[in-house]
Amino acid sequence: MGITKSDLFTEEQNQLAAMAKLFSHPARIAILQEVIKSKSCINHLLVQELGLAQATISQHLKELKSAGILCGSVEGNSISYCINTSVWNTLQAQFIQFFSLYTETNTTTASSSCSC
Amino acid sequence: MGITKSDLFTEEQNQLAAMAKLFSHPARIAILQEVIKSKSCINHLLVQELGLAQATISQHLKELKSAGILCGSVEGNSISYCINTSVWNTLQAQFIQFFSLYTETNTTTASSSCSC
DNA sequence: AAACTATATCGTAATATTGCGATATAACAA
DNA sequence: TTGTTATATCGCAATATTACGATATAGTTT
Repeated sequence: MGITKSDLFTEEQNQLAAMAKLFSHPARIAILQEVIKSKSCINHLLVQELGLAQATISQHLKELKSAGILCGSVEGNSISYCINTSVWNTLQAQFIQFFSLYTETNTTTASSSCSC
Repeated sequence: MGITKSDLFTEEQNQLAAMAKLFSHPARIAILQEVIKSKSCINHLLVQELGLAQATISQHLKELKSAGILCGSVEGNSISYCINTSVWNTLQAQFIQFFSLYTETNTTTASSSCSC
């Protein structure tokens, strides 16, 4: 049973997990970094950069697109991808909020210290 | 071929992806939130809370433990888990750094605006 | 039109993940 | 000791992910 039991968890937990899954493959990290660095990011250039097959890159791009973090505009016969700023900022905010869960309780109450 | 080609990517990219994978399942998110909330987090209480089988919870705990983010100390015949502060802070810093990649280029050069 | 370039999608194979019953181990309680 | 409680691990089944060749589609070039 490789199926995640999403109904057991809150909407917030499922969403954060889904976002994290976007970043859970080094190719997608690399693609995002490349888009950020080179402004316009093109599939066939990524194929050269990353060393994965064109179909594989296209598949990773599709996941990032369908999550809304990337969007592409036609540029001649190629497609230029860029970051969707508002989605990016939302993701960032939600990760920061999650991490702050522990930082806060740690600094204010110092309750969670462990001996390991 | 369900195998990730780690050798194509940098150590940094592989590490960030591995960390994100930790957060890519709602049960692991829920476990971490529960550990933070209740200070001492115990397997059989999680079983009641989350509704997953004991073996499944144990498996998720193992992944979080082997990544170093959780550590457990024996407490009678049960085990109390807690967050490893330094690992948590490291993860937080690396995610923040990754997100800042785009925030910075966006605010300083406004180069990556897209029309979609 | 014909050749070329670029991207997306289909189909498939290999591997990974998720989930749980069954069982082993260890600590506690009677 | 015997029974109870708690956790870890083994083994397996179901599903998901990763990767890529082949092919379809669309724009550019000659």
